[in-house]
Amino acid sequence: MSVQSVDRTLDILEALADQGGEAGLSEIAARTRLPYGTIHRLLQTLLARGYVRQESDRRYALGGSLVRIGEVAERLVGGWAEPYLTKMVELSGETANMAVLEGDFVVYVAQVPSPRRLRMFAEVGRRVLPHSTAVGKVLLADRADAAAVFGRTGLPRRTEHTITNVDRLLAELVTVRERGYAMDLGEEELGVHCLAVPVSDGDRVVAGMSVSGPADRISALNRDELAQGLRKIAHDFGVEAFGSGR
Amino acid sequence: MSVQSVDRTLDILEALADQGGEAGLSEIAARTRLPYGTIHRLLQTLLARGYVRQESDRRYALGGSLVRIGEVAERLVGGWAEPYLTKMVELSGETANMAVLEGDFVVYVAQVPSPRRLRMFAEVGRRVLPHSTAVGKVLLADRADAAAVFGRTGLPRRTEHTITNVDRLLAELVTVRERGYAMDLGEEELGVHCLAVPVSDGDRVVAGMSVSGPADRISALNRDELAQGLRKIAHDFGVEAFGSGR
DNA sequence: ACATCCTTTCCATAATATGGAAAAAGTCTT
DNA sequence: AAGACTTTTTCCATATTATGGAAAGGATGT
Repeated sequence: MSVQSVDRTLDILEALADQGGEAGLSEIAARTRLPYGTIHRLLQTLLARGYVRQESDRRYALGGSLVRIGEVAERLVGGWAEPYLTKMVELSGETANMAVLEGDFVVYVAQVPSPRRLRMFAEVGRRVLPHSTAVGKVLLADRADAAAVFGRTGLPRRTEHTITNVDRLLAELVTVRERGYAMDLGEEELGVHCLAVPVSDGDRVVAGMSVSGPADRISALNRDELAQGLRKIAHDFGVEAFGSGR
Repeated sequence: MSVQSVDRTLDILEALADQGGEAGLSEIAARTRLPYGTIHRLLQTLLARGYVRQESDRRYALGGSLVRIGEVAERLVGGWAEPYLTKMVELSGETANMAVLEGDFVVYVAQVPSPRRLRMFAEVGRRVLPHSTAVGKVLLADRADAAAVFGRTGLPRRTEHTITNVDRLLAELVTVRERGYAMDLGEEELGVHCLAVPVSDGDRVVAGMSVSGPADRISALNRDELAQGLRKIAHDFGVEAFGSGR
């Protein structure tokens, strides 16, 4: 049996995170169904320690104390991903990556390179726009505000294959959602293909995992079969890293 | 008055973060002075929601659910930094940046550019090694494991001014700690000087803020006076973003 | 100045979190 | 394989806290 007030506090933090990090007390109440007095008291505890802060308009926001703990956690998660990425390399023969969204950008947070001499390399920490990458599509396919993200980032042409029409791209995201994986067919870099699958925490997509390599080698693989194997691995990782959800 | 079990849960999360993200129950007990039964119950609550996970050797680790909340919080903090960075630009006339450590790397997370036509620019998201940057020195000056970090990253020469001798660099960090600011005198890029100050959450240095520009313009400024002004701004920001500590 | 909506405070009490002891599990040594 | 030791997990009586509805306070709009 869990500790009720801790559960409730996590509910409040997640309610804030779900609303972009900031919300009023009554908005939190609407999402968590908790009484105002209870929310207020729990928020005061978080406030005292910097986990939450209060804006001048009395709205609450996630606070800086979460950043440090989040960063420590992220380093650990990156480490846990490696055995799973290794399995993806074994399955496909190609370099495997994990990426997350940071703001409007895709950031690579873990990688296991292919043993082949000709291999893809994406520097861990590298940031790219989501529209022309397979992991970007996987991440945005789960987001209601994908159109807004594309509005902010634009859809700059990286290669002749880059999808630069927003309607076509949004339609592509529908396809990604339906079939459970995304492709990058030379959209980010000529001659490079990439297949990505989502990592879920049970509620939402929190990361993407992908394999990438030369176009002809990726094309030679059975795409749906590969996707299915990658999805299984990604699911197992999601359970380990993020719990089975609630 | 705060909610005791929430305070205790935060104590536990911070104890884990302080130990690199992983610890046994008795290690957490040593740090938090809480009874084993209490810690266990609170950990089970966090476990159920993915905020903590248990390794196969029964040790506990920070879990993936913290990553998402930490990322939302980081975006907000970056936004709050901008008014303070703006003040730094007004004070110095030069571009102001904020950076954090992610693993062994310095990452720029916020920037306000100088209005001057000749100005420094560091892409938000860019990662650099800490040894040759002012913010890197400020961040590592607070770290007991700075020597280990340098051991892992190496001290690659970026310019003829780069400090590549580890003893000299560690001595430099002592100086940084003593005087409260760090300098980059063309160590990362020829002709560019940089002055950085720490941002503290009350306990430890969580970020660095800096101003940088052409060497002659930075040299023409009164260094100690500038540092004092920047430290005040950074302190004010630390209070806003991270609370006054506990 | 008033109405409305949102936030904060208060406090009686229902309900929970507590924590010491015992049980269980894992590791190390012989 | 068995015993010693250390760490973790479970249990449950009860002390103590967290609760939440009502009232008070604050901000906004007219």
